Amino acid sequence: MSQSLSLTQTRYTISEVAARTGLSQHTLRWYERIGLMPHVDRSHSGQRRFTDRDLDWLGFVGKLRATGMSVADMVRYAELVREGEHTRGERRELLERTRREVRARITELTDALAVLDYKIDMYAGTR
Amino acid sequence: MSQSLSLTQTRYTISEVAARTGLSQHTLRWYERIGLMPHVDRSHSGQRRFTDRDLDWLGFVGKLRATGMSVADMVRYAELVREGEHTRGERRELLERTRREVRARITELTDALAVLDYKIDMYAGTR
DNA sequence: TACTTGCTTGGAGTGCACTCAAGGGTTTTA
DNA sequence: TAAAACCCTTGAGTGCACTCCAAGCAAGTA
Repeated sequence: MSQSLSLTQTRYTISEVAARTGLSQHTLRWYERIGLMPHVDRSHSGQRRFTDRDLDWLGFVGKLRATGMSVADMVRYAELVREGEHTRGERRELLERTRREVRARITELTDALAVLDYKIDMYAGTR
Repeated sequence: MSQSLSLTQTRYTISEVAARTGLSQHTLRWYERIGLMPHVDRSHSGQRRFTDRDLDWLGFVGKLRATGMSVADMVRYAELVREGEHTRGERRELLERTRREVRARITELTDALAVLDYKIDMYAGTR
């Protein structure tokens, strides 16, 4: 079950990661600073070298962000992951709460969309 | 087609409007200051007296806010309404742009919801 | 080697949408 | 009528999520 060691493990600079994720370099450094990223590996001269694992994590964080979850909650989730397996229950709760909020938000947006449709119809035929 | 004059027109104080709309008194005053509300009628001593018309407008603004429209765009819409009938086209465009953004947001949230469902399933059975 | 580009840090600054404070006048209730 | 509750204005403060700055070190290219 142990991960195989790879001598050709790809490592990305911060600018590469910024380009891939759409996040700014500033935001990537900030994420690490506030604990939203595990500490990123460094080159001999101290520059960040991101792994594919980091990229996966950023992808998931991007999804959490897309849900509208606050940065504070995302940091909390990241802490729970670092703390290990015994936090699985709490992680699930956090995700379930977020899911409820997302569902409520979708309902709210759908309602607002109906009002928008109605109003736009009232403007129909206006040039 | 003229509106009939009513001697019993209901007028609401700011605290009544806050209670009805869920907005704070601060926010109501701020909305007026920035031009998101037409100027609200005043009592002889200068206190705000909101009408049912104001309440309707706040209801619509609430819907716009629920779409995630920025305050700046809502103010723009309010300006267009004040400018009269010749702005109907631009108002419709603003609403249509908002509609496109809402639809995109719903899609994004739905995608994120799928990821959340998947992750939560992975935590299933954890106590 | 000189130059350009990229990366580092800590801390300051930005934009948004409120939210509150201070100091004072007004209205309602006991 | 006096206390309590409510309302007014201007201007400052808050929380969030970035975003930028300064000063300096490192890496790649002509």
